[in-house]
Amino acid sequence: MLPRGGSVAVVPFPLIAVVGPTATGKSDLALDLAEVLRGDDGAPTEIVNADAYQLYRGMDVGTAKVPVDQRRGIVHHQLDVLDPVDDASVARYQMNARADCDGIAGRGGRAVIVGGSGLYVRALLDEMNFPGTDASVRADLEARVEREGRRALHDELARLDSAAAASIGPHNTRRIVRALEVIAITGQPYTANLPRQEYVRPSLQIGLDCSRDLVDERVARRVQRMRDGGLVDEVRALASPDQGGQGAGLGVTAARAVGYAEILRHFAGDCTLDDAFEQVTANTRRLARKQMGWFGRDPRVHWLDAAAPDLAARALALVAAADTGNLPAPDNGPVRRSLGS
RNA sequence: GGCUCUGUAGCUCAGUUGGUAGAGCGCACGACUGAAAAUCGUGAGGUCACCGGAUCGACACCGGUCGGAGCCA
Repeated sequence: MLPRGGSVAVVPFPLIAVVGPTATGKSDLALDLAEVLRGDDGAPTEIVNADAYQLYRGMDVGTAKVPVDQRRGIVHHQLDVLDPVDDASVARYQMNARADCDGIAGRGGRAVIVGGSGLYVRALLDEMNFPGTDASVRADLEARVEREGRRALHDELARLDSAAAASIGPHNTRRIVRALEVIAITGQPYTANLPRQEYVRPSLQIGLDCSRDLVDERVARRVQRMRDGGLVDEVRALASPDQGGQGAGLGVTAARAVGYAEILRHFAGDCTLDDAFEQVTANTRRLARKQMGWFGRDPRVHWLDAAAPDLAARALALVAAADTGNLPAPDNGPVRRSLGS
């Protein structure tokens, strides 16, 4: 689908990504930007989700997914593309989300990426190649963990790729297995093709900065809204009878989601509903702090005060600068300090 | 009122013949390429309720004070 006789197949606009901790208003800002920005010949802007859990169909209230009737007619991608019983995969996300960006560019439009999953944002924007997976190799490695113990596999990793073994550590079973899988598949050390902090295409990351106190406050309000908005019913509808619900079930990935794991524990009789929601709030705050850390470490992010009344205008100014190639390097000194406060 | 149990890190608790303390969780910081809201690493927190006694030396033994829990009246 090439616009104007197929002469402009290459991306003319930088990718815009709105990142930052949860509950700071990323979705709203993305909508504001998408409403105003236009591509070639007025082509509309489309939104690409980069939140690992909003990929799941039916996980709406607990992931604060923007409801369809509030999307202002803007096309969204990478929402509701997985079933809750399915396991997630960054690699598959990367492929699909990049395809979405290509499609948008092909229509002459521009893409706004929104999401708080650091790895997913990087997989989409950065130079990152996933060496594939092999079910039988993996099954074999997992069986060996059972039989020989993680220690033995870590020793083997140390022999094959000592740098990887040192940085992964002897207790991180998940990543030891994956590293050995990659070595088996590629015949190269795991560390041979590590990701680089290098954009695949010109990109602008806009971070929403917010003090801890404010985030905590917004999280508390958001969780209350989720409770009022029917989170318990949502989890019951998704969970399998085994899990105390009436649905097809939440898989390994989905069942770990903040807001879902705690309610499932309540269904299992491990705590009261009030306790469960208290946990949801605490865990969401922790998540926010983790996200601040992840994005705060990326020196390429341009931070804006999430509470600024003219937030959208400031963001648009950044976009305009990026479009004309006049974007200054981020001045992250003072802004990033408030992330840790 | 009597009897029994109990008071150790922010929380739940370990602490073995008496040699001034540990774990899990939480918190802080960090790593992180196929579950990433995952997984893993490092660190900071304690006048061991209080007062006194015996002892070279007490979180541990003895006495008392205060605070919890339970049972009997």
